[in-house]
Amino acid sequence: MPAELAKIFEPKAVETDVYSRWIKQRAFAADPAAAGESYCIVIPPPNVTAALHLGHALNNTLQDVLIRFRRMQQYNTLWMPGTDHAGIATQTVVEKRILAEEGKRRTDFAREDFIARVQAWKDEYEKRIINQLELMGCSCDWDRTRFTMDEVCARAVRETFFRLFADGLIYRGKRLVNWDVATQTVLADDEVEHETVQGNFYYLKYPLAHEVVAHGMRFEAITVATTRPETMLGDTAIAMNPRDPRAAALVGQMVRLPIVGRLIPIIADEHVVLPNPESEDEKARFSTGFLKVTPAHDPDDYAIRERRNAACPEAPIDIINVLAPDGTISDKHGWTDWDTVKNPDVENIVGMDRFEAREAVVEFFRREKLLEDVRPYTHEVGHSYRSHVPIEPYLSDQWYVAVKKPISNFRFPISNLSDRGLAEERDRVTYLKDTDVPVNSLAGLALAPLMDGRVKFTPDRYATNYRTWLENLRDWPISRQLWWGHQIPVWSGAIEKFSWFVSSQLIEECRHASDDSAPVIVSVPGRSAHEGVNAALQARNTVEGTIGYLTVPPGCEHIEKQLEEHGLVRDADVLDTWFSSALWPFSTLGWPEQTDALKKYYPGDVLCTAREIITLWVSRMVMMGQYCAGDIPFSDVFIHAMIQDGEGRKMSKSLGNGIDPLDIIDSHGADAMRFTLVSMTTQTQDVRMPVQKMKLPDGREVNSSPKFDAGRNFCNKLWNAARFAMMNIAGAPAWSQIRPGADLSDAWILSRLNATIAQATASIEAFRFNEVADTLYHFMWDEFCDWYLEIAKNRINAGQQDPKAVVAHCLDVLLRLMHPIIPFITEAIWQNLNDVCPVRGPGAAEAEPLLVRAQWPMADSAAINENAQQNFDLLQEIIRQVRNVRTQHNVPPSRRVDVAIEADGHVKELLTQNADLLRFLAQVQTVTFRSGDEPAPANAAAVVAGGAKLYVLDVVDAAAETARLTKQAQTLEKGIAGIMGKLANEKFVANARPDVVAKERQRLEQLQADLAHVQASLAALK
RNA sequence: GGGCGUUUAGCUCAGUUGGUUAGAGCAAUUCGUUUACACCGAAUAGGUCGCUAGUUCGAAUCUAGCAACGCCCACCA
Repeated sequence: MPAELAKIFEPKAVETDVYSRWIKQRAFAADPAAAGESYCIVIPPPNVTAALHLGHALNNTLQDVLIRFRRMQQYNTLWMPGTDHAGIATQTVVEKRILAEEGKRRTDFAREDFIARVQAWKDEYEKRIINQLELMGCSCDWDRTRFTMDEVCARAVRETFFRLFADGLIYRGKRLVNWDVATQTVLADDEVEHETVQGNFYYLKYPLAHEVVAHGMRFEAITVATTRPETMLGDTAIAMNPRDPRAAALVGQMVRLPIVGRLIPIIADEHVVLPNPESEDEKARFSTGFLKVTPAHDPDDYAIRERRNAACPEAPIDIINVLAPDGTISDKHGWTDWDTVKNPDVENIVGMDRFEAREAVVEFFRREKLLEDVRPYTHEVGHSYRSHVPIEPYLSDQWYVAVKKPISNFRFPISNLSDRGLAEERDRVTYLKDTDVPVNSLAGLALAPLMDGRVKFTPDRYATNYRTWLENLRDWPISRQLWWGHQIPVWSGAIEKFSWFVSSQLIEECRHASDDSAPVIVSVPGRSAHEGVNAALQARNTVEGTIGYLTVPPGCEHIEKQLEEHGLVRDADVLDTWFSSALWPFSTLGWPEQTDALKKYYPGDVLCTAREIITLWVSRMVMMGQYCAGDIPFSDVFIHAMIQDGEGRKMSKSLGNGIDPLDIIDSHGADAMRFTLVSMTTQTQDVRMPVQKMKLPDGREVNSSPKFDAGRNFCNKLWNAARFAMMNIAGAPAWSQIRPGADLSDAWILSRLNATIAQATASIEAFRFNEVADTLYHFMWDEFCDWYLEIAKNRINAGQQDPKAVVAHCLDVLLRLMHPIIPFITEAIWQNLNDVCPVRGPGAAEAEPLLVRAQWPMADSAAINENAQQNFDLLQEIIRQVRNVRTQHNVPPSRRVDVAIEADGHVKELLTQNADLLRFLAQVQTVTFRSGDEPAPANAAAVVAGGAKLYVLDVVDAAAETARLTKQAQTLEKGIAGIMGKLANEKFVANARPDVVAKERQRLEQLQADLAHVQASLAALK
């Protein structure tokens, strides 16, 4: 690197070089055996679906700021990197690409072949992502890079699945699920997006099987209201509220379902909304009082059926599924009475898409004069977050994790929350206070650390999201009908096929492998709990052909092979992506092995992420961290803003308003990008970044934002300040040879420097990132460059040596303070500074060879000098006013002016000692002092501040001077009037804090004195 | 429907427990290439802090109501 820096900072010239220097020196490598308290951050693993966007740049910059800060504070740091396989998202992307490029569908491939294709995509994108992170300057320990589907993580997934199964927390459930007909997979509740849709309420008449005459009323038909007419094909009952006056006559009657001709009963259910056209409740206004019950296609109806069948088992309501997984009407997926109801009208509809069928059904009712009305209706409809098609409630077999089931014999101690009033016992179960969440359930394990304060959110309002979600949590469906993911380790088959296994040695082997007394698990549907070997033996006595399920611990591949040889079949589905993501904080460290890394770095410290995955991911990490590793995965959760474009829209590919971090690194440099992002990180939930087109040198037109110019300008300013400093500080005296408090400007800048250290440190610790950036920006630019360096320049030219040492020290500290935000440029400058001035500041030793490992500065409270700051403030005010006079009077910058000063006591002394500052900074030739008794000099402009009066001599523009002074007088009068008003108010004087009143009085005095000076000068002008 | 957030200069945003004349960056105006930096320097201009009411000696800040915009959550009759 050249001894003298280039005139303009060229990021490209230093970034690669600096980064490879860090890698060579293994600056990011975590050593569990090394000294130092641990500090660990795990990266939110980016999805391998695509390259990183600006949100990732923000997210990872903040993590890097934190980890670099703590590394400099000499913590034993680990930033764990890696990527996420992102099941649905990645599979969808790859499927789309293969379809577009080769015209092939997933089902045209064998499973292994398709997975290989996705794997190839993953390999490519993982490489790109890691390369992007490196270009951003991220200081991850790359040797530890993990992938949610690699061997180490897969082992943790298998172990966790086994434990959950063994603890009876995984079960097979027939449930109505959120079915995405496009991707043909089930979605968790939180993967469903609700969108407002303009739809219709259709009023359909169903004829009664027999006319009813009762209580003076005559009924031939009833009318139901529905937004999804096509589901009527699966209606198996009509429900009405028992309080409905018509109920007495109609409940128990039968209805003949149009089109299908099925006879279905009218039943009573209290949840049916009574019709009321006047009601505030929209449902009551639209209701007819009769609710069609379609248990296979509506969760409400499913619940009605369960209630009814529990209460009335002798006459159960059927459940009939009329949809195929692809969303077409089908008689092949659980249309149980097809043979008895089939007729040309129904057969005509079978095979239609659900929306086509909707029209066909409505048309049938219209033709048969059974369509009573169609009313427009705006309502919320669930859509797939992935395919964006409306979700279909669909009856399906899925694996679930029971989240509120108490875990008996939980393997880790559970902290006693009752003593602290955070838990209470009801019916022999301990629940978290004011919830139905048992302390020893998975949800309880996640919620307790928030309640007892072990996990803290910043900003804290996000804790509410986390809490409400867990309090209302329902069981977690974990199976996904995909190929890309962790295949579910469950083998199933008719129960009699298990007998050889139960009596074989393999069971013992499994027990051994599980490192636990928990045996192989066999569970049988119909039993809520899974049971062990004994249950399996019992289960042999159950009906032949009953399906049993079995899982084995990790590391028993030979057993898995034998299971398959004996005709047991492995579940084709894979686990929900979040299942492996939930284990990320410890699976990456080698859990369940008790590795050195796990022992040293778990629990970690901070999780830094966006608010959208607080529930999906953050809560599950806490849950599984507690369940698997026996402790919380991190103590702080920092939630940063989401970046939007200038109009407040999300940045997205489809809108074309996204900004590619690599383009910004190309055009502005990684440091500039980082600085801008950090300075935008306030505590709000969104930040806007106006997007503008930008032309790159290679001719490409890309999105950028003027916001990044601020970061680039800042880096350039720092670069030049450092360049200038290093031209001047060679041969700086040792700190012990100077008197850093003797000169006002030295005392002032050192005071400001130490205040800045304290402020920056406190701000990072509190995650107030924008405050860190603002503090450093202000100190570096407005104080160090604009004032101190200008002064030092002149003093050094005048032969003074002290400023050299002070400049070197300030630059040294500034580089340290800025390193976490702008690591490349600071490291590059550091290398030069070490050449020019290896020993600097109060320490006598040579500076650390690498800034990345240098010590974070400590504020020296003794250097903080209120007096120097006040005095310097006054000098700044006077200098600004002299400059203002020069501008107002059109004094050419090259012309030096003379000033005559009227001042007394302390101010006079201050101005006498620091007259040089006026000369250096306001282009003043001579400074003289005069008495107030002398007549005011002619052709002079007057400057009034802090009780002093300065005449700038021989600047002749009476009109300009009058205007200037009049304006100043007005400002002063306004201030005086304000204060006088306050002081005239007895209540203010009586009630306000005495120091506030005293301050006002003092200020009034000052303003009045200044006003008197100004008025005197004005009078003299006339 | 429930919850949360935002509203301050033309634009993007700060403003920590209520207390000087409400700040910054960008943009704007005027001047300037004096050997660190024109990705710069100096100076200037620009705001009844969304609206209304209240608490207080004092409100951008606290309370209530209203409005606009946005986000999250909620079983589509």
